[in-house]
Amino acid sequence: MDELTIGQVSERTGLSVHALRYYEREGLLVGSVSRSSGGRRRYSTFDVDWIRLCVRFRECGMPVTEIRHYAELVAAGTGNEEERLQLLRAQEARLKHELSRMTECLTVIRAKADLYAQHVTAGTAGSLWTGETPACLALEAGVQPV
Amino acid sequence: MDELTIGQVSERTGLSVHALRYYEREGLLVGSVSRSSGGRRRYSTFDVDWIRLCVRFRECGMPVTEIRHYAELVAAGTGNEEERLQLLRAQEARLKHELSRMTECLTVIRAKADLYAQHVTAGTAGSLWTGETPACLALEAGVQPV
DNA sequence: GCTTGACCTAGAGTGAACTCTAGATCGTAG
DNA sequence: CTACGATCTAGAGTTCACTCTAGGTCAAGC
Repeated sequence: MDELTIGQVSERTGLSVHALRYYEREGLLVGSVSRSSGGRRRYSTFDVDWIRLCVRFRECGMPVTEIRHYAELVAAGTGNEEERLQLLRAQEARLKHELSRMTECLTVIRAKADLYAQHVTAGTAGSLWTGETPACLALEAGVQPV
Repeated sequence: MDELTIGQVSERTGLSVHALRYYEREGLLVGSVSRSSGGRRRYSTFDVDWIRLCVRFRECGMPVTEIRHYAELVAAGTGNEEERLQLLRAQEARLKHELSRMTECLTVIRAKADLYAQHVTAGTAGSLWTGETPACLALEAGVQPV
């Protein structure tokens, strides 16, 4: 139970077996996965946890090359903690940036959707949608509150 | 001033001129941009606002094909507001999902970074980093609070 | 022993979203 | 009139992160 096959790890992490082999090839894992006598991969609990961390990193937009860099630092052992910290902080900063951009987008989309909802429930007779420069277009392009 | 060149629009939207032409080719703009007598694009204020909206959509992960769909609905004129609303709501839902996933990642990264920061300021003599199964590795793979 | 399904490697293919190139044209400044 | 920088089109190239293929190996059940 500390020795999972690639298929089991695929189920547990949500990555395809192809992706798991790809991650290993690309050096995203700390060292390489151990093998059975027949040459099949046997993943340890640590491996699986690490892969889950990689999935997290990827989900938040961290590029593969940077995860590899981090994995290399971890593989190198103690002594480079400052560098790991820097990497983490950099990713944290980027993520915060990204989050605020996305929140802005959400605000815009919500504003537009709410206006549409209002219009749809009010029926097509609404005066908003007639006239020379239809407010429809203003609504489309103009509503950018943030 | 209601008639900008592609270079000016590039400056104002942050998209490259290549990307602007690409967006038009791909049908992301409502109709097509008007042209000068010599065949150069002349962007109206509406065009620019619309492009900014497209940038927002792209920033929040909306695929190009879906933006095209939305643009087609807008180009088709009134009568399909429900469908536009559905598209917007779908994007809103996906965005909320994405936001919560990213917030989770941020939590994980912060937790790891804070532990590292603690270690780094405490100096390498910390007992955390010695022993048979170094806590270093536990820290790497195990810290997944969310 | 045979079948079957999960696994192996190396390497080619895919889709998305640009990005760049080549070769031509436009239009303004000198 | 000429030079030059911005623009034009069509289409090829790039990057990223996988995903798939071909041709073979391993191991459990019948």
